[in-house]
Parts: sequence; C-alpha cells; structure tokens
Amino acid sequence: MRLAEYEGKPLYEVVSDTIRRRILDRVYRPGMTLPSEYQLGEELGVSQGTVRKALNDLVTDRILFRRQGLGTFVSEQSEDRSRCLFFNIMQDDGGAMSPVGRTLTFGQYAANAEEHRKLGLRPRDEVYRIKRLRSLGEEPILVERLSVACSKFPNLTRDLPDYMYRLYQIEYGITVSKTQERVKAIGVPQYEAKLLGMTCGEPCLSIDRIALTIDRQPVEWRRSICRSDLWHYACERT
Amino acid sequence: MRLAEYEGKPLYEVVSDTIRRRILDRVYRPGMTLPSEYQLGEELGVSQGTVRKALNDLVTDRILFRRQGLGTFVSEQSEDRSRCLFFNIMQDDGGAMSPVGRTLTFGQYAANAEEHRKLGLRPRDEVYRIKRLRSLGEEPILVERLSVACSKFPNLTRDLPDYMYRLYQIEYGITVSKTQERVKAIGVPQYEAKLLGMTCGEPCLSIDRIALTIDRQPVEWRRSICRSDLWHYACERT
DNA sequence: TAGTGGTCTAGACCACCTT
DNA sequence: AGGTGGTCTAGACCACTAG
Repeated sequence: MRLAEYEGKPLYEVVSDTIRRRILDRVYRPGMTLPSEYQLGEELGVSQGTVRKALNDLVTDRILFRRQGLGTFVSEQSEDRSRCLFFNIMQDDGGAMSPVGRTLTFGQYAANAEEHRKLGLRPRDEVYRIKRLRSLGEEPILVERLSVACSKFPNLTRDLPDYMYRLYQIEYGITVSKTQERVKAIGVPQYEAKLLGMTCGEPCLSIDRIALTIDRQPVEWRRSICRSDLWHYACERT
Repeated sequence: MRLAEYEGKPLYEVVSDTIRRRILDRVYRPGMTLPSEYQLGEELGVSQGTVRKALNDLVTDRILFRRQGLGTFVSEQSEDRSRCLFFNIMQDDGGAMSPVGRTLTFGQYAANAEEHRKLGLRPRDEVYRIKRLRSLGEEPILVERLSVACSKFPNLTRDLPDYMYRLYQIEYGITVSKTQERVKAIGVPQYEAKLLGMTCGEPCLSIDRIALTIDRQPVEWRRSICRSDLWHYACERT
C-alpha cells in the first residue's frame, strides 16, 4: 500500500493516522512491538525519517512508547498510568495514594438527559450506573458515581477492578487517552456524608470527569465526592 | 563558538541549552526574532536539522514559538497566555472569564515559615504580601493572597496589573513557565465571606499555587479563596 | 553479532510572508 | 524575489539490547 492519496496533509500525518487507525482496528494491539522504522517506511513508501516523525508524534500523545535497542510498542493502560494520570487526589503530606474501591450499587438504566449530553448517546440508549466507595486502609476517601453506555461495554458486571481504564482496554479494546475534569466545592450530601464519616454539609470536593478515547469520543462520565480535610486535588501546568 | 565541549549530551541538547541560557541572560529577549535555523547552525557549528530539533524542543516547552515564513520568536507572557494557562477558573456555563483585580492590602514583611518553605528563601529574607479581590463586573469571585521575595522584585508597588506574570517578565526579566496547584474545599473564612458576599462557612475552593521560572525556581506563592457556586476549577489531562 | 532506536548531516523542494 | 520555517529524503554512525 503506497500513500498516493495525499489530501493536502503532510506525509508524516498520513503515516501517523494510518498507525492510529491500525491501533483502533486492533491490527496493532496494546503491548505489541511495531515493525521497525525502516520496515514501516518501506511498506508505506516513505523514508525512515518521515516514519520517525510520525512515531514521535504518537509517542508524544502516549499512544506509543519506545525503548532504544528494542523497538516501538503500543502503550498499555498500566495500573500505574491509570493511577498517576487519572487519579489526581493526593495526600496533603505529599504521598501518592492507591485507594481500593468497593462497589456499592450497580445497575442498568435508561440514560437521563445529563448522561445523553455528556456521553453523546443516541435516543433510547441505556447506561450502566456504578456507585463505589474508595478507601485507603480503613479510611474512606471518596464516593464515585460512574456512567457508561451499555452498547460500548456489553455485559459489564458489578465485579470491577480498582482502575477501570485497563479493563476498558483489555476487555473492550477502548483506550482512554484524555480526561476533562471540573472541580467544585460543595457541602457533602447526606448519603456521601454517612459513607465518608463526615457531617452533612461539611465542605468537600466534587470532581466531574469525562474520559475520552484516542479519537476524542466520550466513553465514561464520573462524578466523585471527595473528602478534602487531609486530601487535595493536584494540577500542574506548563 | 564551536560546540566541541560535548559532556556526553546529544548535540541538540547542547544547542537548546545554549539558547535557553541566552534567553535567561536576556541576549534574546521576549518578542525578539531569533537568527534563522541556518544562521544558528553555522554559528554553533551544527547542521540546520540539529538546530531544528533543538528549537522544536523549546517550542514544546513554550519558550519559543514559530511562524512559518516569518521566523522563530521568544515567547512573551501575553495577557492571553497568563489568563488561559494560569487562570483555571471557568464559569459553569463554559464561558471563559477575565476578572479584574483590586488591591486590598499591600505590604513588606519578614517572611514566615511557610513562605520560606514554598519560595525557597534564605534566612531574614523579606516578602511583599498582596491581597486582592477579583470580580467579573459587579460580581466578586475570589480573594487572592500573594507572596513574592522582595529581593527578586525590588520596589514593587501596590498599583498592580490584573495579570502579574507579564509584569514579572517585562519589569524584572523573570518568566513564569510552570505552575503547581493544590485545590481543596474549605468553609469560607469570615474575612473572605464578607468580600465575596457569602455566608461564613459556606463551601468554597482554596487554590494554592507555586509559580516556577524556566529554570524551576519558585518565585511566587499564591492562595486564592474562590466562590464555587457558579464557577469551577477546570483541568485536562492527556 | 545483528537488529533496533537515537543522533546527525547535507541537500532538496515546498508554503508562507515581506518588500 | 528573497528569506523564513515546514517537509522529506538518503545515508551515516552511535548506543543499546538480545541471543
């Protein structure tokens, strides 16, 4: 396959789009080694330098990673990455945290208006709703409510891992590559107050998150109610 | 000047370090056009491709920017950048906001323990402390307390612009390139409650920020108390 | 030793902007 | 027209990893 179809795009974008497509089509799967830069260049009819630029762009997006002398690989949604990139709650003394989750409720429902809007659903789509409590040791930290489209995650069960993005990738071939969060301060509602050992109305963080795939489709909506006495939400910008 | 001194670093890093150094030394100043890739390559004894990689890395760090056909420029701390990158409060309906600030108090003090820790000060260093109220139209939104070392910002006055990072750059040659923030939910204290038109103890956001220069030195500590009824803190991750 | 990614070069042509 | 960055190539050598 030669890349004669140009579309005005630079060649390296055509190359990176091609590889992106192959990952979405699971031709290249998480953990797999890609062909070498020279092989890809020969196959696609471009030079190694052009392949290199395309691969580097995908590495920047964390879709691939490289190891010198070994090869170029499709990124996996490691637990570590799930935790570091998508769990932004930190202990005030600076320590990272790995809270374990316990499922409180699990069910299948007709999507409401907010779920339609946030997940971009079609009429009459259904969602799984999951409510979980996350704790560190005996200490409860946050309650999260999670909605996903049933059509995208068929046969989900209430027995769920602590970090869901790895499950989405391994079981459903859906890779979360970006999240958008909104953080507000609210008075803790009664239900969450009881679970978190707080008094109703005490200030807590409300974290509203949309998770997007590598082609920018929203796949999960999550709202967390989080204690804010010993924990905080962290963010760096450059 | 030829770059014979190698130090084990790749050439393009030696080149980007050289340019970084020249910006810190104000040989290249914000807004200035850099010599062309070929000129830099000739001056430093490397090829245009190597200069290109070095410049691209600095563009990624937002230290430079390019315009095709025009040249490569040293980034300025534009108001737009100050607002977009370092002001992460958004209206709930999605609109961006440009709140104007009014200085409430301004003074010079011996630094306390927390300021010493957060700003990396030396014994007996002094700080300017500034308290400001930011509003959108008639609507007060947040109160911020700001500390900077007097030694770094001599002769600062209480007459301050809305976006300080541009002032730091133009008047003091200090460029903020990174911020670290911690967000918590607290009950609004009495002083801020009065200014923000809230009732004491109502939930609000507390945003604690350290601003770092391009060589990673902390230069400003800021703590904002922000209404959270119609505004939220926004964060995207990839 | 052979294969991979990492760096570097030299030269070409294009797209864009100014004068 | 002339200069800039943007893309692309072909080829070289290095550093790292495996078997």
